[in-house]
Amino acid sequence: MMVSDVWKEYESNEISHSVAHHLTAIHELMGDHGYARVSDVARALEITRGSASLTLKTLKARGLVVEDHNKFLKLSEDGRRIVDSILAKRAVVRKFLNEVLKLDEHQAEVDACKVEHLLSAQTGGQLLHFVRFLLSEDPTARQFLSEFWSRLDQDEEWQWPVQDVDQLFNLESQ
Amino acid sequence: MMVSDVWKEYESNEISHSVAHHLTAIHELMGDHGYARVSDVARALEITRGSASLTLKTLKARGLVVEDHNKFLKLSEDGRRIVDSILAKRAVVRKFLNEVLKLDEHQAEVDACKVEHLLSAQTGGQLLHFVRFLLSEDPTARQFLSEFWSRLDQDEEWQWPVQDVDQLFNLESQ
DNA sequence: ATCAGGTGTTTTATTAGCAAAACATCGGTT
DNA sequence: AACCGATGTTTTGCTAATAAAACACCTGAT
Repeated sequence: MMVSDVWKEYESNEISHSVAHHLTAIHELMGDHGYARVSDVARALEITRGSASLTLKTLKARGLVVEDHNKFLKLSEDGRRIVDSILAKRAVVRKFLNEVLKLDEHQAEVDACKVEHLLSAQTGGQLLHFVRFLLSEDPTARQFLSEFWSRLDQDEEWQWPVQDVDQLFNLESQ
Repeated sequence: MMVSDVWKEYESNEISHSVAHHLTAIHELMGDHGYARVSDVARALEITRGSASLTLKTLKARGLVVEDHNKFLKLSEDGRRIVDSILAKRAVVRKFLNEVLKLDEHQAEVDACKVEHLLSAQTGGQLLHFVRFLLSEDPTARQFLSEFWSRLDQDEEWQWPVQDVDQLFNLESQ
């Protein structure tokens, strides 16, 4: 597959990183304090009120955010659905990175936050299946994980990045 | 951990999606045709020569791309290192999504392309360890995968996104 | 009633990344 | 020599996302 066929899909994503966090900020503010105003979102994201005002205006125009008679914001049905899917993907990725790959919590949080809005629904769903089985009580999963982790402890000398991509997976002998 | 502490790291990433693909385009053109000019990069990425010229000017200024006496481009040492790490991460993610999670090749390619430049070196390295063991001849890994795949075939009725993130992983009973 | 502080908006400017169009240059053909 | 096509650059303009600053509004304290 040619890269040129694919790489522009990045910008075609309907939800940018910034939009994802404006929406999730509203969601969390509603849960924490019962309401969300422009200033609250700006404080949560550590941007100026002016910037938040402009971005939120576009989100109202896109029908993802609705405004009270008193300038109180909340998510629309569509906005809520988007936030749900983003938070679910973030949770799955974070859990996988932290509890399976054993990356520290901060790194797991940062990387999950970066990719959460980019993963397709299909990818998120499959990853959820995978992580749930992997971390379940199933003896096969248990045995696999403990075997994987024991090997992790052994080879700490690995060099990343590598020079030859083609041979990344040709080292079955570990 | 507060989201506000983390989300701005997205923009602080030194390599944007666009830059990543300008660099990898040069790398692939060198391999395929032995040289890479501004127009070649523009054609490969399907953008105008003018756009490519401007972006590549910044990459020369950043020392990632060097220019021949005859306007021929190549990667610097730093540029090459960046491309290596990006291609390695892309390969690992693609293989995981396609060969483990069984997503179709196009979806795997698209999602890998979206996140390749965002993953930390640590995350990429751990994922490589994981995928290599998972797809190795090790009987524990084989058994785990076949068990996972057999379960995948069963529940095709899964609904994504979910409404309650907290209960994503509380369904150990599948 | 005035004033301070918090709130929301608008305007101006910046950066990254693109397109479009104009311009200059170089090389080979006729 | 003139032309044509490909190449590279620059200028202008666009959108998204930010900051900064000015402005308007509202509310509560004095």
